[in-house]
Amino acid sequence: MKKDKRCSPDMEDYLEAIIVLKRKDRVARVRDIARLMDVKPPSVASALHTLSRDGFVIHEPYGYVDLTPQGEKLAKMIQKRHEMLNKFLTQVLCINPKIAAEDACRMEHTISQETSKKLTKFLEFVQTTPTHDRPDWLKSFDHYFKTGKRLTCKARVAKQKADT
Amino acid sequence: MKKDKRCSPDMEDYLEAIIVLKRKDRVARVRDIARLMDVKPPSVASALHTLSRDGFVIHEPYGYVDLTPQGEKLAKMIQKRHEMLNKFLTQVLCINPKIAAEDACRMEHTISQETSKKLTKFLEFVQTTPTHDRPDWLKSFDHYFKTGKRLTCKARVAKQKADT
DNA sequence: TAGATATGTTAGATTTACTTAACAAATAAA
DNA sequence: TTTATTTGTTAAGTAAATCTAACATATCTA
Repeated sequence: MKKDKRCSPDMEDYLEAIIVLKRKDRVARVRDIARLMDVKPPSVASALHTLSRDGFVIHEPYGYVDLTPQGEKLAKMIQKRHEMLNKFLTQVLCINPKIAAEDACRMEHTISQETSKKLTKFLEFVQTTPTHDRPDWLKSFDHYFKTGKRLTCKARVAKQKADT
Repeated sequence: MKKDKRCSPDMEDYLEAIIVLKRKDRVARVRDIARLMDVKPPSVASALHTLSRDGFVIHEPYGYVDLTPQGEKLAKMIQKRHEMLNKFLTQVLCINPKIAAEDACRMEHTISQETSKKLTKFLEFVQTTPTHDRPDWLKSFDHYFKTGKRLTCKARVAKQKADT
C-alpha cells in the first residue's frame, strides 16, 4: 500500500484554505486564499507551485485552484482534525472560542494520527455519555477549574438540586 | 508590566535541551546540545548566537552554555508544558509512550497559555479524583475506545466485580 | 471595444534554520 | 611539551516561506 504523501504545516494550511473556499464559494481563487490566510498573492503563487508539483492541487495560470483527489483527501483530514480540536478545546476544556480557534489551527498540524484518533474517540465518548450515567464530571471539572475545589458527591448532588 | 519575550519553536527547543543537559550533567556543552537535538554543531552555534542576542542564554566562546534568568524561566515553562502534555497523552488518552513523547515535543510549542493552564487543571482533576467518587470513567473510556461500546452503569458494576 | 480596475505571475530580496568544509582552540595522551 | 583528538567556530551554501516591485492577463464598465 502506497503511503500518503505528506506536506509541511504551511502547505497544509493552504490545502485547508482551498477546501474552505471551495465549500463556501464553489471555487478557490488566488486572491481569496491570500485574504483568508493573511499573506500576499505571490506567497500563494509560490505555495501553489509546490502543491502542484507534489500532486495536491491543480492550477492552470490565471485559473481557479482545485484539489487533486490526493489533495482533497488530505485537506478533508486536516479539516476534520481542526474541527475535532476545536470542539475538544471549547467543549471539554472550555477555552474561549477565539483562543480555541487559534490553538486548533496550530495543533492540527502537530498531532499524530494516533493522538487524533484517540482525541476524537474521547470527544465522542464525552458527547454521547448519557447524562444520567455520568456524575457531571465535566461540570465538576469546570467548578474545580474555577475554584480549585473539588465537588464531593454530596456537594454535587446539592449543587444539582440548586441548579434546577 | 513588561511582556516576556518570545522565541520561535526551534529556539524553544534549544532552551529546553540546555535545561535538560544542565540538570543531567550540571553543564551544557555545544556538542551535547547537538547530539541531543540531532543537529550539527554549527546549527547550535547559530542558535546560541540568536538566543544570546535575545537575552536567553549566556555563552562565551569555547565555554559552557548557560541560561539567563529570562531563559531559565522560559525553559522551565516549556519543560513543564512538555511533561504535562506527556502525562495527558499517556495517562488520559493512553497513547503509547513513544508517540506521546513525539507529540508532546511538538505540541509544547503550539498551545496557548490558556490551553496549557486548562489542560494542567484537567490532568490534576483527573489524577486527584478519588476512586470512590468517580465511576471509572477513564476505564470506561478505555473500554469505549477499544470496543466502541459503552459500559452502562450496570455493566460497569459487573465489570468492577469481575476485575476484583 | 477600449480603457480602467482587479487579479495573477515573475523576479529578486529577506529571514530562519539547517548543512558541509575548513579552520581554531582546548583537552588528553605519549 | 609536543602531538593527536575532540570540541567549537566561521564561512559559504541550500531550502522553505515570506515579502515588495514590476509586469501580465482578465474582467468590468463606460
